[in-house]
Amino acid sequence: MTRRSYDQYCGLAGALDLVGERWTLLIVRELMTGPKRYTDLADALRGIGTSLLAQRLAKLEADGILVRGRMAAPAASMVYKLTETGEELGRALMPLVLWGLRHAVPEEPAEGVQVRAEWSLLAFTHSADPATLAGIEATFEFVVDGTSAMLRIEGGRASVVQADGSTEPDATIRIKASTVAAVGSGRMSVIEATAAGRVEIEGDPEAVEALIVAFGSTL
Amino acid sequence: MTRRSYDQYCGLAGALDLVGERWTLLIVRELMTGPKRYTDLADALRGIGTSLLAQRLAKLEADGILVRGRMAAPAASMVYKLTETGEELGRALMPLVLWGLRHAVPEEPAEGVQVRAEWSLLAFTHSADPATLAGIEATFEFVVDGTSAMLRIEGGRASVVQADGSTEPDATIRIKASTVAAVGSGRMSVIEATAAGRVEIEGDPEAVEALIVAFGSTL
DNA sequence: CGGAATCCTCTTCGATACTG
DNA sequence: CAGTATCGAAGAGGATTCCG
Repeated sequence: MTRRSYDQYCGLAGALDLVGERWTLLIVRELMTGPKRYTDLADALRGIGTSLLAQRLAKLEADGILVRGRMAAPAASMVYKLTETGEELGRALMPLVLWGLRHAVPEEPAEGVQVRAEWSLLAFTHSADPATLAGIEATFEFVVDGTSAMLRIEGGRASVVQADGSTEPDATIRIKASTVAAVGSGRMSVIEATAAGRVEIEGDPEAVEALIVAFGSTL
Repeated sequence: MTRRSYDQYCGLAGALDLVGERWTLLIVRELMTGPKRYTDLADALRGIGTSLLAQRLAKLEADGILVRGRMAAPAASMVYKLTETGEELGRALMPLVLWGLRHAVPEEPAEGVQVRAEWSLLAFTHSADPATLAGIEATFEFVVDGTSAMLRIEGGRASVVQADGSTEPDATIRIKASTVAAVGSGRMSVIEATAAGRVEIEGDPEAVEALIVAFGSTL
């Protein structure tokens, strides 16, 4: 294991020495939406190859970016979860996510490209003003191209969580990945998307109204 | 050229498809401090290999992140410079730079590790409050472990520029790379570093005072 | 079934040498 | 100065196998 390094005394070079290798930042992205098992990761990161995933996880653990833990009682299996350092890295990646959305992601997902609601929603966790979010406490289920994820707003912060059957959302929103991308990248406002009938809403109208206000004001 | 892609409809994955390969973000970092020639880049990016550098530059140009241009009259040579998209990418990288400084860069540069004043100063361009910077218009030369770069403050923004002989700084500051890193990462305040005699200052005391206030208040 | 190690092939990287 | 050509070494991807 000849740890390849840029050998530069620089924050960016140091960061890339730790997390610049192929797949590594995508593993971090997966864990930004909550702890995951090995197979959850392998499933989301199509093409990674089981061996490389194990290697990356071991290195991330050694570098203090994630920890390995055991799940609660019944499903006594291993989970990977970000440390505080890892969470901080996740927050530092958000501007890059938005840049990618504006400049690297096509309007429509190409044939054969993987789509996940979790990834689409990532753009929203840092693009609303905390002051506007304060006061809202609600959970929204987004169904994006057949996949589903929850956007949880609480304590002035929005976060993406995995859609497990256990939590009941206040509202369910059906929307195409391309519409989420258009809104997240600033090409279209929430208001415009709604007006254009590109958003299908079901559930508590009051919660939805708050959501639109929160994100409509910044997007 | 079998463009390897993650094939995921996600801002981060898209960004990494464009700029996630080895050396690519470091090339962007180099250009964040102004246009550079091929040999300037090859010199700063020790170990890259001339062939790979050429390949990366061609791809970055094709993707609209940089443009190739010709320098002014006498030195009729080629320069590479960021497009607006590239500049935006540079700004999106700043949180990652700071994360790296806090979690990936050792207190002291290890033996054989490259040190450049430009890299050290990068941490400061986004860590002062614009309101505090407003009103300052000055140029500071930092001499860091034998290398030199300018921090230019103007219009409420701080930026790193290359130290060419042509501009005369208002003050010159001699400081070790490890001290810059300690301050940039928040482990030490500007005030502490100055009090500890780790900063050697020469030049206009008024400008230096303003600098310390601007960065002392946030760090 | 979750969590890997092994093996093999292919791609990418790094270094040196060479050219307009 | 600004690259191209080449080649051995390292890394990635896919399939298969193994273990608890």
